[in-house]
Amino acid sequence: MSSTEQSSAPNNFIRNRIRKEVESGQYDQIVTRFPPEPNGYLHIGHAKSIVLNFAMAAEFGGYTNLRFDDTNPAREEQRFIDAIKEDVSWLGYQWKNECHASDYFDTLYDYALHLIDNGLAYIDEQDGETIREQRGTLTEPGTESPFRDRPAAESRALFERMRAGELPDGAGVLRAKIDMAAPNINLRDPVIYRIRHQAHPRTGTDWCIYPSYDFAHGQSDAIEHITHSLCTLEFEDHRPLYDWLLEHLPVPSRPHQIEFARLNIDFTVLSKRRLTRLVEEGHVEGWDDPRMPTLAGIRRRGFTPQSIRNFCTEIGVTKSESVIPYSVLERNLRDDLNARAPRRMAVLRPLKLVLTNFPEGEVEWLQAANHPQNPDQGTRKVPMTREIWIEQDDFLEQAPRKFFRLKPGGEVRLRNAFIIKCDEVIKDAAGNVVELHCSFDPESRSGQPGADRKVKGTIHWVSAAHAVKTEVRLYDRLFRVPNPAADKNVDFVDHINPDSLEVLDSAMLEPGLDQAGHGACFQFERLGYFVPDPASRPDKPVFNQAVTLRDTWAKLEKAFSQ
RNA sequence: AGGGACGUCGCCAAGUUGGUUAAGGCACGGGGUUUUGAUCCCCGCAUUCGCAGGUUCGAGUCCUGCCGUCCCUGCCA
Repeated sequence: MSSTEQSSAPNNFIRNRIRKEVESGQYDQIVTRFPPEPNGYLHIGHAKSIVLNFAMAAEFGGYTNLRFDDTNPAREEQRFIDAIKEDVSWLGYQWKNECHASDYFDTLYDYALHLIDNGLAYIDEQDGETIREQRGTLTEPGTESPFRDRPAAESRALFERMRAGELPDGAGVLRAKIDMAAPNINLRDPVIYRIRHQAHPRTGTDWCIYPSYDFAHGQSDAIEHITHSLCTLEFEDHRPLYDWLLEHLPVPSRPHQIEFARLNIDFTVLSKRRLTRLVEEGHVEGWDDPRMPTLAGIRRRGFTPQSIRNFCTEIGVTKSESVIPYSVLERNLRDDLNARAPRRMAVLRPLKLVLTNFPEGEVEWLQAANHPQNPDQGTRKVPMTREIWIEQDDFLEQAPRKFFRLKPGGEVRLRNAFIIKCDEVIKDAAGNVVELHCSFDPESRSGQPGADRKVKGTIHWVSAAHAVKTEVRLYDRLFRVPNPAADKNVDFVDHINPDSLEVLDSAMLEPGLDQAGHGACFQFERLGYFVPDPASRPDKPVFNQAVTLRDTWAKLEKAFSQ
């Protein structure tokens, strides 16, 4: 990533700690890992973790592994593995090794035997419910399993039979023998291996017993020589177990887990469980629906990797739970795109406007800057004709005093063209404004001596004869409330915003935009940033609105009306 | 209630081992530039660090006690 990206990053407790450790010579290099479980798509919360992990390793001369935490074949799928790799790459990061917890199943099995042989683990043949009951509660200690003190040889034999497939699911589990009275419930003889007669996406039917997260994660870190295992706060209580296992196993290195607060953004949900529901119940079109906070979704929406990296850097890394306004994400996109997106003109909700003193049938090609602040982007020619489309919002018959756009008898500049005056308002039988008749001032043409004549407003337009009629999709927040999951008694899907998607089927685009390739991004002047949808084709263009421009007028309007 | 953690401006967030007037960003308010009411540029914006005591010449930084919030009783991760 760019150097400015790192130098502008605020300090955080993890970087401070690592810097100190590196300066004291404790580490030669820093090795981190990003460890997703392939049971869903990555979302913006994962981006925070990705950026952190890759940034720390890069900053201190190390590398980052991509490791799939695939210890539960009941939930994991290859398609998710593929999607995750695509998303991390898209974000702009290159992992050193692609790893899988399943790569270590043999070693993990040996580690389990090691624990058994040393009297530190045992096979419990009780059912799940009994084990749960014996775990105790938050305030009461648990009770020990009757199998807790069985001979190591007996546990070993049973474990080998489990591995050989001789026992059915649920017949027994391997438990670490720690302390049933520990105030930290994770230490009350946690289950570290369970029987699952289930094919695994990578190891197929080689195994019918699978290690738990706790047994796989730390050991995988150690095997990969990860120096710092960065994870979210809910794993804080697992650290004593993480450490216990590493201390009692013959692992090749000693990684350390550090926890930080996960990302929360208002008006959305960032848990895989909930995102999965949105997809499976059809509340959205799929994991890549532009309203989804998934990386695939916001990518399709038009977000850039740079804007997401900037966002993740800007919000910082701490241990305090915080909620970032969705608008912060949007602003980062605007900041990024403002600097480089070529400008175009497009009319979303067209209103016909006739220039009565413009010669019929004539086409005048006007020069327009592709980026007013960046002349390097050059210019293009846009056609002007007698009939053009303007935005319905840019005309108001009963205009308030501060309305700088077009009104009866009023003047306004047409962007990249000339000043026009509204002479006549044409209405249909129902009284709706259907057409405007205006006259233009030839002296005020761009480039002419009279071009510097000032009028209050400038509006965009598209020649009716040249316009590319297009579908444009506008997006709003997926939920109506800041924290959709806040109330345990209300299903979060009940908070879905019914107006989160608005499809405009007759937007009028400046010619040339129908040829825009995928991945292109434009600022439609005075409106916002738009990208072609992956399904867009030259003969049927479809644009997605990534984000609007900042709209001070809309804010004022709202303030007036209240 | 047992354990773990967090609480610095509306939202984020810096704050070296306690040492002058508490960074920065966003938001917000005011002004300027502008053929995007966009961008850009200036200016303003916490006598105060959850609360209450205490230690100290001196505390956001140390101690004590409260208050508030989050996480933990899956053979999920």
